[in-house]
Amino acid sequence: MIKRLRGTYDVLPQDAIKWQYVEDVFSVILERYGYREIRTPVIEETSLFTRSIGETTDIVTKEMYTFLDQKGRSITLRPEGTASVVRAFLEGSISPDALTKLYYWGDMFRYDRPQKGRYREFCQVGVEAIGSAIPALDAEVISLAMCLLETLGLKDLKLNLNSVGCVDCRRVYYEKLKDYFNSSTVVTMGKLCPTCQKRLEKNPMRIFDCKEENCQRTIEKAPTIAESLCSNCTLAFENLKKYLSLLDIPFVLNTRLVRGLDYYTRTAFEITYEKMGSPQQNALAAGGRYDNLIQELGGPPTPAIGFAMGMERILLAMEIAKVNIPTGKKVEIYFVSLGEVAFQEAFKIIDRLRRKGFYVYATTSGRSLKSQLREADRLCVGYTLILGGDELSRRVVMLRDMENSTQREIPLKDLEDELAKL
RNA sequence: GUGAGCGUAGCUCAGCCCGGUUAGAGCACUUGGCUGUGGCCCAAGCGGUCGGGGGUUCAAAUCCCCUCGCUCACCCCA
Repeated sequence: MIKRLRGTYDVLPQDAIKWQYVEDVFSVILERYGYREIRTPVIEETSLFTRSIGETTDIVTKEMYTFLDQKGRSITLRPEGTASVVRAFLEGSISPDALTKLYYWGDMFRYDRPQKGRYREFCQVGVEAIGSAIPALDAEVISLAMCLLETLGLKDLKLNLNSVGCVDCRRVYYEKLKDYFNSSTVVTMGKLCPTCQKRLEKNPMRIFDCKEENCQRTIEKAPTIAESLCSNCTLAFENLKKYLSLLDIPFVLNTRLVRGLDYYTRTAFEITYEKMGSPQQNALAAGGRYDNLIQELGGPPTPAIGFAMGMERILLAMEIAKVNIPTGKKVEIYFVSLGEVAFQEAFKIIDRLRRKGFYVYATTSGRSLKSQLREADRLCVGYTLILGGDELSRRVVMLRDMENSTQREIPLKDLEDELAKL
């Protein structure tokens, strides 16, 4: 038997209800904050991702689904959403001067070893606010992210906040970090792990992500980015904090927070849910500013900020938090028919009822009354219609209320009117 | 890429350590008890290449080797 590919999953009907619920809640709120949906292709030219995410990042070096098409072009299944949205923004010439607020929703692909809360094909919903650098926008975007999760019923969310500065701050900071990690105080504490020695050359901030005990110890005393921020970045960060306070959104400053993508500048944030099983997979949403990306992709200098949330993790968090998913109540009917003649008549009636807007279940094979009622019971329908030879000859149908086990006859000609009253 | 755990009925698992009749249970499903009335109860039935291959043995779900798959964790990320 053919089985699903590793790291993929099927959303079965009982779970699809949960997905639909989140989709409904989210789309309303996103529109309320002024965002409009954008849909982009799942496949893109490979260079879009290598240029935006960064040549040396884990995503680009080992996690992308890349293949050559029939004409030998390098194609990649999107590993994240921002690059495609920016590409579409530039290609679609969306009003370049005004602030553009977009949201997207879709599957992303990363070739990773799957584990709890992490898949090779996974679903992200994200937003991008393009065209403004004012810190109030950062605060609004963060508020939106919090609002989305809180509206689902998730509590005790933790907002981790940092500023990773602009290119100027980072140049200064990288030098400081290199000096520190090469200094005698660090060397006496023991060597960095091999991965971190490479990181020291390419992107020293990434050392903060290391879980090696020895590296962790050296990190404690390392200089923070805050001390290296330029005056503009410092001011922007202070303003962001001020606006978050205005909105009563608590946050935790985390100077070690580094995002795994190269394009981030200034604001970086992550919303974690501590009750999540695995401590390393507890980020429900993450994002930040990317003020240089649009220019790097060939557009005009345009500041922007966005975030992405992982749907699988949100659903997982909802399970853990035991969130109640409201179910829309609708009148459902199971149509029981007995014998071939009655089945043919029922077959016509059922089709007519469905076209009129009723929710009607029915058996497809001639089974016993008992087994059909049992199925109706399993489906939890409120009512059952029973049509046998006796009813058919008298042009009536039995309407059974499954809740209190009462039933009455209804002339076939009045059926639709009677059902409408239920 | 690295490490650990697990693969037995549709599902959850027992049996394996200590090899030995036809490989079990619960749930689910079908039928009947109740000839045209669901849920509860009772009974019967259906359902298995014991993940796959090889080896040891008179004999393998059970012991050994290889392999595939899944899960969890590391790296990293949503």
